[in-house]
Amino acid sequence: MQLFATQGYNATGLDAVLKQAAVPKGSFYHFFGSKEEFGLAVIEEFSGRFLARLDVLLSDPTLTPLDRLRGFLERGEAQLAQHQCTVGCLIGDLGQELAANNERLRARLDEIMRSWRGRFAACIQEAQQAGELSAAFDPEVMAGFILSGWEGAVLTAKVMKSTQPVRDFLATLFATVLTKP
Amino acid sequence: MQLFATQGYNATGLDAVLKQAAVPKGSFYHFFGSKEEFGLAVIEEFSGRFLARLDVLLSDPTLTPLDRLRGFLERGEAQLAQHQCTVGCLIGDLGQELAANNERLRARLDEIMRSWRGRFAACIQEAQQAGELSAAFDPEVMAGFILSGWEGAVLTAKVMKSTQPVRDFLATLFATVLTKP
DNA sequence: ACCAAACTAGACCGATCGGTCTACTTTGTT
DNA sequence: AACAAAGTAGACCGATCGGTCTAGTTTGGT
Repeated sequence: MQLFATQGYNATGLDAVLKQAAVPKGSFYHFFGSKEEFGLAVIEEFSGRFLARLDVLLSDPTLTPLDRLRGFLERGEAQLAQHQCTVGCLIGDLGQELAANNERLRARLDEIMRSWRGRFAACIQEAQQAGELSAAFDPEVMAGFILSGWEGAVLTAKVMKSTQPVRDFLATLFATVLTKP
Repeated sequence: MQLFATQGYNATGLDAVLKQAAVPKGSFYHFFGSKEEFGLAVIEEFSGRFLARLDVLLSDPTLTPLDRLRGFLERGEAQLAQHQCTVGCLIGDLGQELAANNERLRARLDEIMRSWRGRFAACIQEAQQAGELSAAFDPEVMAGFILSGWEGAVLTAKVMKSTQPVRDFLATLFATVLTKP
């Protein structure tokens, strides 16, 4: 997971994975049919953990829906800073790299991103019902907007080696889009 | 440029480039010192063309500043659709893939993204001066927000194989952030 | 104690990677 | 016409890629 997240899929050789995990090749191919299948398993593992944490944070009853969203995104910013902007979002990274080359992985990444968007949308709808947000916008569209913006901000932060893009994204988002009606 | 944009840098072997260009290896290495140097030249070529077009579109005197920005982004959406969402933004793609692996290319991509952000910022400032936009926001921050959002929307569109993320991004952007004061 | 299944271990494979090398052809200058 | 420089052509190089194969070891059931 770490190697894929930092170097990407193609740039990470199996030998590097095996060395880091201290696992011989025979064992690897006993459990995984191919690098692609292993990649899928890594994605699955990451996605599972991530979605679980997302569900916890977005359903925290001590916060308003909008503050849950803000808290989640700010945690992401902190993590990015913690890794000196070298590690962004594994799903976005692999998506960018593999969307055109590997249909199987692309399809799975697509599903995962849609599930995230769905969670965002639910939280936005709650915010609308709580009167925190104008009900004029389609929650699903708004959720897609936030997801895209987030992925792009993380990408830009990696390129610029600075959390500034993420900070600017969050500041602008909550000052303009996610503002009380 | 086409191969890098569709397959990425690492997944594109030199042999593929040489075959497509019908150029023997000897000629290639007569003009380019390495694949990295070639990659830099490709980036340079793309960046030059792109920035030229950006300058034309963002200084069109027949449109208001905001409409120039909208026109530019909508042209991008049309191009994405034209390629069935297989080709996004070369700079963003390479940035995502190489930011952690190749400092030289990363640094150049960083510069290019900053130059784009600068162009956006100038246009936004014009819009503010023309009264099209609230002057309450820092143009540079707002420009970073748009650039991040755009890159993310294109990334998501590639993964989802649909222009919907880009359409949702633009709709939300011009309905909430880039709205008249 | 025995044995089959599960698993470990890494040498090895052909393909492909980026890059080098030498021999040859074309071009521009005088 | 002569010649040096520029450019062409692709065989070839070691390294590394993902993946295979065989031989050995550990494990769990009986």
